[in-house]
Amino acid sequence: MNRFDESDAFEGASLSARAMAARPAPYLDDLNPEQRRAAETLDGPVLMLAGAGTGKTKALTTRIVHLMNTGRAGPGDILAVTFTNKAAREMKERVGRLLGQPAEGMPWLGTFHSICVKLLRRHAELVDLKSNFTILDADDQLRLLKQLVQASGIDDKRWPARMLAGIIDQWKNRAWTPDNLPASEGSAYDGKGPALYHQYQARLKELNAVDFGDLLLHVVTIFQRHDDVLRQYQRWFRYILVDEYQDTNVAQYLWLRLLAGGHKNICCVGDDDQSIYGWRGAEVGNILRFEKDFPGAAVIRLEQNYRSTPHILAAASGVIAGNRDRLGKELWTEAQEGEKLRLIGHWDGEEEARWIGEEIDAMQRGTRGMRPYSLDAMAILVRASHQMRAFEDRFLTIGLPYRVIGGPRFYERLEIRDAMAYFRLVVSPADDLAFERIVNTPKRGLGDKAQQKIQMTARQHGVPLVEGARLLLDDKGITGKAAGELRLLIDGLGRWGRMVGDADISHVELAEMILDESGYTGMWQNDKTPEAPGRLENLKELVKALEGFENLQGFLEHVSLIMDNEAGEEGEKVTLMTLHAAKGLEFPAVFLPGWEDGLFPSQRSMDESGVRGLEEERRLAYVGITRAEEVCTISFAGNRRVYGQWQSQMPSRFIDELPEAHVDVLTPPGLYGGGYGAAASSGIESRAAEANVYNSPGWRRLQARGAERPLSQPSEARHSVIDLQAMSAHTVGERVFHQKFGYGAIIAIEGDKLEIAFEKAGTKKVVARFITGADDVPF
DNA sequence: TAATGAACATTTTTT
DNA sequence: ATGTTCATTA
Repeated sequence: MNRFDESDAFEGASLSARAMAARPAPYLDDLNPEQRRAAETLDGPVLMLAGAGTGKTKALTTRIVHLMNTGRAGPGDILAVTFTNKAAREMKERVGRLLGQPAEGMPWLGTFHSICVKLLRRHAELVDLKSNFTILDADDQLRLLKQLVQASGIDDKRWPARMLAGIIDQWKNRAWTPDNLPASEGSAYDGKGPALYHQYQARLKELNAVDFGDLLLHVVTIFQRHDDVLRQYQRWFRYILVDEYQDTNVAQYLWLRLLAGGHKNICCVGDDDQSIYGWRGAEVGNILRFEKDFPGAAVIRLEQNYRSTPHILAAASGVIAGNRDRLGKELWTEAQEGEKLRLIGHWDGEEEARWIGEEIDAMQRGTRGMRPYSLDAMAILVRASHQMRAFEDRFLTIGLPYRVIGGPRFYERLEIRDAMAYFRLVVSPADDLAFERIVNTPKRGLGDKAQQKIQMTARQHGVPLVEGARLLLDDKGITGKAAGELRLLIDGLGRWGRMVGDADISHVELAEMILDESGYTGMWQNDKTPEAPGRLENLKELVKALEGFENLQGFLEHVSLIMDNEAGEEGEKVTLMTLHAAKGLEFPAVFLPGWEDGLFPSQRSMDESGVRGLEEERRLAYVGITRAEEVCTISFAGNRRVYGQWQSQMPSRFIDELPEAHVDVLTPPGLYGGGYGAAASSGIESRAAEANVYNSPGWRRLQARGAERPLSQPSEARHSVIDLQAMSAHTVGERVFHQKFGYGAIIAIEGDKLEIAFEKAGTKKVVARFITGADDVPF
């Protein structure tokens, strides 16, 4: 084995020398020495430890180009794996740019999952599947598990199916099939976990379906059981590259180790300090262990940072230094000093939101002694998504445009999934899960009882549910209004199904027809809740997305894996998202609110995972700080309403860990000691603000600018033109519609602010331009 | 069967 | 506080 490795490496080296002499490689000149080494060390295992903002994608893409340019590999011989479609897209694009032509021919550059789908479709029969298997998402998965749980007579109160789904996911992350589940797991889910796992997998096989975890797991199983297949791919993928290695789980690790087992030409890129998906099965251990797994690996550290100022980097380093078990990295930069981190405490969460809103407005206008920042240049990164509400409420009232990243993805939304279920059922009438989803959506009077009858009939005859329903109708098993509706649905499905291949009608028109004739569109048109117009809008978008595909089948095939719909929102907006969603992004100015013990670091994380959990939270803090290019503002609130209860909490322990020399302590304007005093009484003086705030640089700066009114009126100046129109556009008593709060009636008008009694959301003051007349709701 | 209210839980979520 | 899910009613 050793000998093989050596000779292999030797041969590679000589090849490299030859090839490089033959072809110039000007693209290498753009790299710093470490990046260059990472791009040039082509043979054997390489671990690229790339800190935040150190140009890892540049190194990685250059490496790919260099592999091709030296003649070591063609585009089809390189396996390059990412976690997200976005990352894959970006890599493809950048390789293309380096090559000076579109990188069309890299069929094996993609996400773990998309690559596994390709492999699994080729070898499906080796795990008892047909190659046209369907991919279930979390929703289908849960419904399936619910059925099994119910059938097994478990008290699903105490043992919710959602929990079983979580357990099974973790098992799959660890590459444990039902047959090689360790004995230690026997007690999971009231001791029924292993048996249910068995049943679940069996049921999936019956349905010719897989879940996300299976995509990896089945391929690993195939590789383990069929040496010939494995060896074929080992030869095929001559060079392997892995992005975000710190986020790989055990199954992905095994998958990689199997594929790299022969030549060991594997280059893993990652940053142990940015491992924040442990709770999803990611194993930091994979990256920490790399040198043991691949003896003789070249370890290359990318430490020169091109993103942030020295203050920001120093603060980030100070925080992350609290973690043990690091591979160790120290970021440095040639950038100008810039601003220190800004730290500010507030009385409560609402004040924090108010202050940040005002600060964003001030920074936008450049009245903070810094350059002006556009709204697009600023982001608020929160630990938990529920923190976003305070900001949304505040921004809506002051009229600050914002965009939320994350939340339910387009294809996960209720109406989209319903519509998709209709399409699925039309294309494949045997899709029972889809049938169950839409039999009674819109309401057709087919409740539990009727559905059970359908189930029974179908099972007795051993046919899919649609067929069962038809038989039941013929036998008069269902009567009255429900029967008529069901007949209508079944006939419709048949009719639409026959039109699938029809040349006279495009698949887009067909989709529209399905949604209309099934009554699905009508259901939302008659719905008066505030969400309904948005849902109709989404359905329109779905139909539009169809245009990009040849036919319905093709669309359905692709959608299951492409869950990222970056709704390209136009217009300047502040970005609001979770810290997790922010990984890989950067902004000139970043706000990090909610740094309080219990919230961040999250209590739950610490309770459940102890020191390991705390360290992951600390890495999250590190990720947050390193998102900032120029200005990073951290804040905390002394009091916060948590699930409706007021709670006081201490500033985050991570605040203590910020090196003082790189932090300015600001004081909330207008409240002098007020906001701070409250925090002080809960322990702040012994903590971060060791320095008396009145002596702090931030305070002095504030005084020096005494003339400036810190509490600005954000919206008026900017929107005055619009406001004039707005003022004349509304009258007291008018019924209006608001994107977030729904329908309501105007109680009072004060300038551009309208006081509105909303039907669902209570009375709020809202800026006029966020209001439309109740009658011209979109759609 | 659909509508109502009580009980409940409530981090992060690349595919 | 709020949204969801379940069980009970009409």
